[in-house]
Amino acid sequence: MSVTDQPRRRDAAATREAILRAAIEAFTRAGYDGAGVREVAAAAGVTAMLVNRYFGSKEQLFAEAVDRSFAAPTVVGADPAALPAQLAAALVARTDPASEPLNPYLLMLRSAGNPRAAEIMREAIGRHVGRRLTGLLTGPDAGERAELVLSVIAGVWLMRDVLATPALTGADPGRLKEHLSGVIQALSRPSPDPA
Amino acid sequence: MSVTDQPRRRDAAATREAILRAAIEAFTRAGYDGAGVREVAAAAGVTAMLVNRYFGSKEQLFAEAVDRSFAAPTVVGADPAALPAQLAAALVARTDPASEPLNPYLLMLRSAGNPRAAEIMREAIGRHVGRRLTGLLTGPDAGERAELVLSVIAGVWLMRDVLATPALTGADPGRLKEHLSGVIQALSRPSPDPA
DNA sequence: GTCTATAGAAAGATAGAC
DNA sequence: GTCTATCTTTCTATAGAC
Repeated sequence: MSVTDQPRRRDAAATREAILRAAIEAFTRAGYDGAGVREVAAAAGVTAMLVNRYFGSKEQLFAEAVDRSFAAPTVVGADPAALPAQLAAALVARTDPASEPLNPYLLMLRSAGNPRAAEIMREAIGRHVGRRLTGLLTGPDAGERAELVLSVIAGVWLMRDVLATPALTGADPGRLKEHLSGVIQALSRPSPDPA
Repeated sequence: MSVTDQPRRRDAAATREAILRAAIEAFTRAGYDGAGVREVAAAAGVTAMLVNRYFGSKEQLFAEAVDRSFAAPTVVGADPAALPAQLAAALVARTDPASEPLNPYLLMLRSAGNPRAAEIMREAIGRHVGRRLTGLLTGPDAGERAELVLSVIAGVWLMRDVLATPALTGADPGRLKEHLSGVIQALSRPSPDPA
């Protein structure tokens, strides 16, 4: 049997990568508490022992999975001027229950119940998506408006995809996009109109 | 020993009520997966067996806890005209990490990772807060705008209280209220301005 | 009406062989 | 580099005594 006979047999880096991918999938689908180390191991084609060998513990595995998942942009583009319309459209498309099930917001919402997972995710938000979005906004309170935009994204993802409430899953996508575009626009301005 | 010697000894209704109160507290603090039947029982001063005797299973106990928790209004008032400012003020006050830790949104956010819990909560939202808020809004798409408002509430609660991100916990409450008031206002109108 | 005791399953983590 | 086997804990749920 050659070394290329089986995928990544006796290849530490490839095995580690396979475990990490399986972990992202499992944590996104079932959350921190709902995903087991055995389950991740089986999906990666290894035993549970190897997971702890490479990552130390379930908690550290989760931390790496979160960091990887949060590193790439999801619904926020690069153009500040087009932000409201573009973000609203992407949000409506990706929160459809039939959409791609692998994204950082599902991972976040399904793991938020665990206190340790919440800490890990708070730090990852500050390092990745929070920083990215803050850079797109202008004004003195850009940081807090950026996190309010994140709140809206997470909230819509919760109601429309995780809880799947009828009024949002059945809503017309175009009208939904209009409403959300208005919301994001209200948060793009540095100072709101004081009533 | 008289029958009033100890609180609710041999009083089925009072014992049941004590268990339900303890369950709401535990599920709100730790979520569906994080709260154990033993823990609930101990807080109510009974054994774990009684919990299942009165409620059948952990899942049914959770269903009753959710229904009770979602039944009363939290941040949405009775006056439609004052909705944006009043809701924004209440939301900022109650999502402060030092605020009262017993509310339906924390219960919801910390339990959303469990699929069965998500179903139970979806139904409770339709029965209680979704119906209440829909009644306050006018226009043909009131139902979907009501759930968008709920999305904003839940999202802010997640970021500011559950995850406790620095930019939101450290933000000036007055300015936060202004921003959120603008967001709610954008969702109060039946049809948004098309770009 | 409430208890003790326990069944039965599943979790995270580790020891030690090859 | 990866395995089998197991330790220890924790969970929900139930049987049966008083």
